Amino acid sequence: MSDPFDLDDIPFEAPASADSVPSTGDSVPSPPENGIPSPADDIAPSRPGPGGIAARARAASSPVAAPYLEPLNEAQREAVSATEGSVLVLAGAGTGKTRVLVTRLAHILNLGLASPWEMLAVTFTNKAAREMRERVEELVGPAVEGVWLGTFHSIGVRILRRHAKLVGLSGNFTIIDTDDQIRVLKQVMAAANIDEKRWPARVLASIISRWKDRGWPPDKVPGDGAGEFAAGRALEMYREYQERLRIQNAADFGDLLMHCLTIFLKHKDILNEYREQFRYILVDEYQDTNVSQYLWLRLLAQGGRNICCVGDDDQSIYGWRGAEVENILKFDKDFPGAKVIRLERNYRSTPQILAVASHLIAQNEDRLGKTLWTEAKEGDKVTVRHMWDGGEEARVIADHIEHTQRRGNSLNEVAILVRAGFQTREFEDRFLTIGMPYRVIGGMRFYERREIRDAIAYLKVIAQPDDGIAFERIINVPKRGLGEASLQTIHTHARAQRVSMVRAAQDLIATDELRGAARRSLGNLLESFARWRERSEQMAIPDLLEIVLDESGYTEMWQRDKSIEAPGRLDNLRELVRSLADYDALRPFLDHVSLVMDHDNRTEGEMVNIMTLHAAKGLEFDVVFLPGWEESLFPNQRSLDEGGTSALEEERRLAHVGITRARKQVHISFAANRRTYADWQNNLPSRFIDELPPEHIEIVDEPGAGNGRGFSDTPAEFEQTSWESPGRRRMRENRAINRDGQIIEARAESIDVSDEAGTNFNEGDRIFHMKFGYGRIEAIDGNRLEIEFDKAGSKKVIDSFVKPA
DNA sequence: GCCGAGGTTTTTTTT
DNA sequence: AAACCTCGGC
Repeated sequence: MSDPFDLDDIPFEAPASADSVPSTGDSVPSPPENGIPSPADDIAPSRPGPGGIAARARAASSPVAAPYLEPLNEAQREAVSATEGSVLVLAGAGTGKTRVLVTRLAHILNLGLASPWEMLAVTFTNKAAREMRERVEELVGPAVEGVWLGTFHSIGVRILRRHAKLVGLSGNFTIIDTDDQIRVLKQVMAAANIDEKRWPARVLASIISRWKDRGWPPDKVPGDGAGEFAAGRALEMYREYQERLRIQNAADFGDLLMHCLTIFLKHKDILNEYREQFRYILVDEYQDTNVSQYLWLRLLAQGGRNICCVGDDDQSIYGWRGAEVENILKFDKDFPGAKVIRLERNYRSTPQILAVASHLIAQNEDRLGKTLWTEAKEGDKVTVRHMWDGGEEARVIADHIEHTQRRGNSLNEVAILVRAGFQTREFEDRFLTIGMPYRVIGGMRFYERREIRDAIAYLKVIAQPDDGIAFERIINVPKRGLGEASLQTIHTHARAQRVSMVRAAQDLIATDELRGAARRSLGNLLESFARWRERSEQMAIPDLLEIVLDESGYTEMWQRDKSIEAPGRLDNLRELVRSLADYDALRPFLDHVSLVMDHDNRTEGEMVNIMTLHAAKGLEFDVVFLPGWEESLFPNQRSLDEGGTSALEEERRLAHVGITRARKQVHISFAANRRTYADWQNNLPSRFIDELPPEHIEIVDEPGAGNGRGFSDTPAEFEQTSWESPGRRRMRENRAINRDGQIIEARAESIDVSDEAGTNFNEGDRIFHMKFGYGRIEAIDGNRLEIEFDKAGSKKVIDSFVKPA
């Protein structure tokens, strides 16, 4: 979007710290013992590691060219300075990986080796992209705007929008998420008469996603890849699914990369354009790349580009999503002459924490092997606690956090990292009861709420008329008398004619296929969309959404709703309108929603952080709690069932990621009893606990020793705690009691149906129609037929509903 | 086409 | 236990 306007270098300011830290070695004012920030810390990780002083002293005695190189250690500096060729940086947890990436990027710009837009920096998650952007900006200022910096997917979109036509899409294609993906697959499967009970659409969705992760379009899926699913019809479904997406001008996550690959491979000139543009490529979290991303990178980097990949095989935790650790293991084969640099000095954690993490991860067979070390002084042992049940676990941890807080520590520096999302419940309940502020990171996301998705669906149809997926979502929301039957009719036509839903709807309102009321209502809706679309070009987006929500009756629907959550939903809608103010066009906003998912709910203030282990990657905290270390939960049984040994290793890496998030303290716990669905289940401690080095851990509660904190473990006590939390959400499903179906009078005839589609029928033909029976064609207008039915009289119908008699 | 009753599923991790 | 889905009666 913010493409360079001309070929001049966008001027950028020298790093802020460069002004204030003269490279002549002007002595740093009083060593920053315990975190008095020195100017150089602006570019250092949030904590000056204990080694910072030494590093600074060394730099002071032997001045180097660029001041931002000073705080780096030997290996880091090498990784930054080796700008040419292929470089793989194996960076263990807490070794300053992001700092290296960021500094390297700034360094290349600073030396004038490349202009901002000639640099491609890809990350895996949005969080990483955001952090990298912020930190690069600190160093190079606004020049960061020019850099192609983002997730694989967002960069993919940017490229794909330019060349969409080459894969049968138009430049404003819609991006669909997993939910929509499953919805489309359900339709495709239903049309093919596949029993959805026996072959769930979500399974097919993941099969297809894995194919896409490997960069396989339907015609490249290996012959034997069809597999068991639906008696070997998975590939057929894949093909049909892709076709439905194309017709609706939509792409799913996998397509964003796969289509790029297709374009690159088929159009060498385009590939060359990008190859020439991206003179320097940086890749974060390389261990998480899948084959498709790997190919994408390799295509771009071939022919002497300079590529630097940073990663840690011990932190590969996305195998279930198609990531191939292989990519990092075979890097030097793919990029001959690659330089491999190891970062092993850890600046984050205490020796105890590192020892525990290293000892655990050493049990994995498949790893390159790294030895993390630190100069940090001794800290606390890692604690391991045995709890009676999940409730006690939450109570004990909450108490512990209160103590920590009273000793003057920030709640923001405390994190609870869980294996699976549902585990946050117990902590939320407890924190609500005792009034402890907390934030759940990556939980129920703003854009996943029903009302938000509905509102966005309206916007999507406005922005992209062929988006039948969005159209279907809101065609009868609020209720306008367009139920299952009408929808089915539209579907049938859309499928038969291979046109989008909206197009099918347009065709149909000129006929008698739909009943009077439905037909009027549909006409009205389409007319509204045309009107909104027109207005969308002239007005600010927040205003547009407000008008849409108002005129569609959507706001009113929730105003009339008497359920407890209705007011909250209205609030959310207002919030959505407000957040639209940051965008000047619909498309960038919709892309943001599809790709970035997380809304600006980075709530400020003192709060405990709760999140999954996956969400915690790349973050660090003083104190980390790791609850739920029980067999079947962690390592997760489902994982094990699916992936066997390699899955177990991935679980172990997850544990390793969890432990290495901590700077000062790690508290591991497991509960003997945990409730699943309805009843209780008792679990054994996780095997990972046995894999911890005994000399560095402290077992706080001996199994069976009771909990020693004034609680008795009589059942009555636990019953009490369950009704003790009045703040628990009581989600009652109050269906809207919307009597009148919101049908507004409209003249369906006023909609212009211009179609060029001809028909195979001739005037006078005898035909059969499912609903109206036999009849004779009286007149033909494009694909619309006027038929005199034997029983039903004269009707206008569409040819796809008619068979020769 | 709407609504309630009754049955089924839910808990892996995310772009 | 609660949310979600399906089916049958209105």
